Amino acid sequence: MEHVTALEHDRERLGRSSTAEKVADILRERIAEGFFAPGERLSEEAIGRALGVSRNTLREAFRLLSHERLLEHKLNRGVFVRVLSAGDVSDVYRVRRVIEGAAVRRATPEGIAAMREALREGEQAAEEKRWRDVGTANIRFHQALARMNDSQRLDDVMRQLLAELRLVFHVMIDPRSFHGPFVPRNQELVALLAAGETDRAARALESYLDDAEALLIEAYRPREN
Amino acid sequence: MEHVTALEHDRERLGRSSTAEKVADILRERIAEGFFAPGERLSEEAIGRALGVSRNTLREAFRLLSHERLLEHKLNRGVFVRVLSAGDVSDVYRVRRVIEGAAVRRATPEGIAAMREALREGEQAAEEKRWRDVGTANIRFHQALARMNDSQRLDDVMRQLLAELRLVFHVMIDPRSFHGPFVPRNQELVALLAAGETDRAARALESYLDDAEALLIEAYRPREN
DNA sequence: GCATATTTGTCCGTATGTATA
DNA sequence: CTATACATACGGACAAATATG
Repeated sequence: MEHVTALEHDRERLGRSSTAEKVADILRERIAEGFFAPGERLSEEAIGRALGVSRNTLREAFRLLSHERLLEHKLNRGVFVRVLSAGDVSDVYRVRRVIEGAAVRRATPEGIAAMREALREGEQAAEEKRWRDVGTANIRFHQALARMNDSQRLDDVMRQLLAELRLVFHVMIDPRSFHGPFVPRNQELVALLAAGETDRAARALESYLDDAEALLIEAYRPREN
Repeated sequence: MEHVTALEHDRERLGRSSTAEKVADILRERIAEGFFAPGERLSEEAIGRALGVSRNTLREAFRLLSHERLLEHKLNRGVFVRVLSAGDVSDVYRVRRVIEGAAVRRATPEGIAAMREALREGEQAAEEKRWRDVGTANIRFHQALARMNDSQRLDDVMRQLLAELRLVFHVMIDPRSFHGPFVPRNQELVALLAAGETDRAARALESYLDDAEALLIEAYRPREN
């Protein structure tokens, strides 16, 4: 547990409201960016000391993140960064088909505008070859799509889903070939929605999700035993 | 905090795996059955003593249930049994339309059989005028419907959603007039699904959800200020 | 508005049980 | 199989926030 000392830069961020939630925020970010790799065990002792919080508080944070499926709690063995199986990936995409598919049929001008905004970010990032940012913009794009369901709870589910997916993105060796091709597909989707071509938009979305899932599953195959 | 002593009967149930999860299970059940009423504050001191667990452990259980939206955590004020607003109820039904609506289009013989099973329970309970059990069977019925999406995550969302709804059922003064009428509607829905009449089944579901939502919102109106 | 009592938030030390080298 | 490391759970402590009179 040597590299945990890098966490100490985050200590200053603890100070506002509930400590456990702050800790959860920090850890969530660190997991998203891959600082903590999937499968890695998070030691109560080491992280608690690095962040300067007690084990009780840290355990509360762990509980929160376990419930978000970012950590996995194994009884008497500790918490580990979640490792998604190929089955998990399929499940995530099944949910996305349901939620995003429903959103397509409830398109609104404001929603489409928000999607355009995220799309623009993605185009910009792609042009500058910031492929990780392309991935982030893509996530925002689909979050904006899902938001047209106009439901707080569906937004929460979607946010959690995409956070799980970020866990998987780290297995993609080449972020360009994974994230890059989705920019034009997002453009197409927005154009169809703006034109009121609901059915064609739904089909374009299906095809997008099928391809993205297939790519991820394919990248998984070598590692799964 | 006098009636908390009744909780002590639950002490013996603590013995298997993680204590915090056991405690959460007990409290979840107690909330579902209305023993703890919406809005009620759950005292760390009293409940911890009643169940014979430490405050730290109890707080972990509270965290779990807060994340399930059954409890609400107010900083420095404690945890309270969640009180759903009319807006929450609408949101829950918006999610149900999305998830159950998608399930209708993926009907399977096994899934329909599971729905029939829950339906039978409901019919039996209705005949014997056990209206609370009619409500429980109705929940199982729709859980079986949602399960046809064949997604663990959607099942989880659905379970949580229905647990939240149980919170609301307690405001219904007359359980018969609320739960009773849904038996024939469930029968109709199953019949349409079995006949492969997907579109008509989807419309029947929509109409069911609209009516159930309207009834709940109506029951809420007098209490909301 | 104030003083007091209560309750939560957080931490620590420790004992016990469980998994792994 | 033993030893070690670690998670689980407890109980006590105190400061800070909140509720009560």
